Amino acid sequence: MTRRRQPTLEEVARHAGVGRGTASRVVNGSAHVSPRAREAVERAIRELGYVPNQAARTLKTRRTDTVALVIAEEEERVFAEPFFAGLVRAVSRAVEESSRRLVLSMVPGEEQLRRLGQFLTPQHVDGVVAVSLHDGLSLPDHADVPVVYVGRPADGRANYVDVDNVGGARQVVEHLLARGRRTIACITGPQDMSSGRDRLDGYRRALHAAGLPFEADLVEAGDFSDPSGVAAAGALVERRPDLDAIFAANDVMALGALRELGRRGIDVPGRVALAGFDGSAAAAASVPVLTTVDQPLARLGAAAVEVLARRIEDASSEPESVVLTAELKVGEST
Amino acid sequence: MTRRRQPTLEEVARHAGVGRGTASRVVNGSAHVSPRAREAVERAIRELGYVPNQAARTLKTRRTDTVALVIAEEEERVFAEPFFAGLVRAVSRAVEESSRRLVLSMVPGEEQLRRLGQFLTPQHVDGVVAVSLHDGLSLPDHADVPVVYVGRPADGRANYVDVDNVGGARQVVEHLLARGRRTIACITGPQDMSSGRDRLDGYRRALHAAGLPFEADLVEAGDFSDPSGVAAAGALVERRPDLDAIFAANDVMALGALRELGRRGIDVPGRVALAGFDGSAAAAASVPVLTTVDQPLARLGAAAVEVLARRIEDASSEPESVVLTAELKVGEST
DNA sequence: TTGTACGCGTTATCAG
DNA sequence: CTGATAACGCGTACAA
Repeated sequence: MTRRRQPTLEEVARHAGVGRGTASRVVNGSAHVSPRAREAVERAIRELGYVPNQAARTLKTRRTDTVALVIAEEEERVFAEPFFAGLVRAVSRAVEESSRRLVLSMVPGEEQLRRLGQFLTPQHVDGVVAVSLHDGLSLPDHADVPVVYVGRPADGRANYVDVDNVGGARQVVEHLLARGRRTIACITGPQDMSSGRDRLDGYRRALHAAGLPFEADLVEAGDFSDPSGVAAAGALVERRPDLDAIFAANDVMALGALRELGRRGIDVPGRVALAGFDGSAAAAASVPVLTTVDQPLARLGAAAVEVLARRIEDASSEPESVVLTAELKVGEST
Repeated sequence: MTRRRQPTLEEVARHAGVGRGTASRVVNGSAHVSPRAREAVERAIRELGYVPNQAARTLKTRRTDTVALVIAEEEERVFAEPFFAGLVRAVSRAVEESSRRLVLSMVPGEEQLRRLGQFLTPQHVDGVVAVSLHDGLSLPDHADVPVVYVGRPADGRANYVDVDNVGGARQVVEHLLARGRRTIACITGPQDMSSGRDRLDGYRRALHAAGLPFEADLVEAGDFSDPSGVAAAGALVERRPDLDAIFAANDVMALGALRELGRRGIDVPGRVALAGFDGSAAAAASVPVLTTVDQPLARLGAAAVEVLARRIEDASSEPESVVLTAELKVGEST
């Protein structure tokens, strides 16, 4: 641990025989600098091992080159659902590519979210990507930094990226219908999240388009968690032993349902076909009996960061949104 | 989004009718300030909504009030193992309590670790907590910031916190022995991590103390992952159908083994008793057939941050280590 | 006990 | 194209 102080831009400039201004221009890639000077500075940088002081830079420019990824769920859950792992990875990569730093924070409740608000200021971050905000929760509005939501927020007036939940759910259910299934149950997501509502909506529309009635007792509420999938599947098969398919609003619940069906000795997909939504858990567990939507998390994360970057530049408050189309991904023999 | 500039300390001072120096002293809790002035400043702070500028503060004090938690595993794995979730939560809480910020980074390989090294400087962080470093990997030594490892690193000359892996494993195995098990297999952890080696060592010692031979074909290598637990369990029961217990070096593998045993119709714990180590996965999945060590992640995380805080203050390079004793946690009817 | 002045390392402005 | 120079907001000796 040699306590050697890091070299300053001043020292680099002296070492290269130029003024500090020129050195700065080189570091920041300004065009107006002679090749000769540029090279001298670059060599000095290499030789001295110079690295810009972030604090000084932030103080001057009022930019932090940092974006926050806020996940409004408790840690336990974040770690339990593959969706979040994929999203973290995607956003992380995208942020890195825009040569910014990422800070990740998971906030279980309103209280913690408010405390985090202290940190979501221009002083600490240039922008934030927020995910999984239930209707009630929302980021402090006077936060003063651009926010991009992953998943359409309740009031559509905000920057957000999302997949086409309605269309995706509809496709999945239509696929089940095309396979001859007629009594299709639905395990919904939380109804205080647009993704939960929209997927239920897609289910409903598929039935309607096929001229089938919407039967309330074929619908069971879930909350995207594994246990809720287990419970819902159990309730459904007991209430409606005649069902021949289940559409779960996400893969985690679908996997829970799969286990529960197995426990009850119900043949999947022989007797009951199973469908999830996001494709994440199914892929991880390599379960070939699931029909899902291929949710391109990488693209979703990239889109979020892209929109955010634009907002950071522009600061025009015209909300912008990107909705990715959902592509069906058919499991084996469903 | 009212683009209102944040108030400066100067403004606070003026608003309170005092000098900037006094205002600063109040903010930093200096003792030498009159109650009268203190209150005036405090009110000004409240009224103006002042919050200290971190960049300026860092520039001046050369302290960032930030610590990094570096997990040397790929994201997918971090999210898959409950151990990490618990650790993140614990460290996160502890760091918060020391009123610092936490940045979390997961690095899959050597390359990324080296790139991260650019960030692990006094300029960005005051210290780092590192976890799951395989023997080969290590943080850049010229990093110049104090590091505390979670889990004893290969060369013991470093700050670290750990649980008593040898003793814990030994206790678990001895418990199996006390229950009358005699042919106890072991699924090891990675042998390039001290936790993996030590737990195998504990297994060996328990056998030795009981006068039982160490049989090589009762040992199967794992890497702490679920699939490796599945594979190892399968290999073991095929090679040694006579085994009556399996000790897995962590819970994730134990759960994998449990599933595999179930798949093969082997009665657990009737015919084969099962034991894990860290208690995390067992608790999460509420599997009562596992005997494990109760690894107090909260305490481990707290200890890590505590040691780190001390190192940040002191900077004396006398390495410090904390080893928590392992407490047996007996599963139901094993 | 309090206020003043300086410097932390950068970037941006402005003459040259 | 280049080199001084003024902020950026704060902590802290130092003087009062």
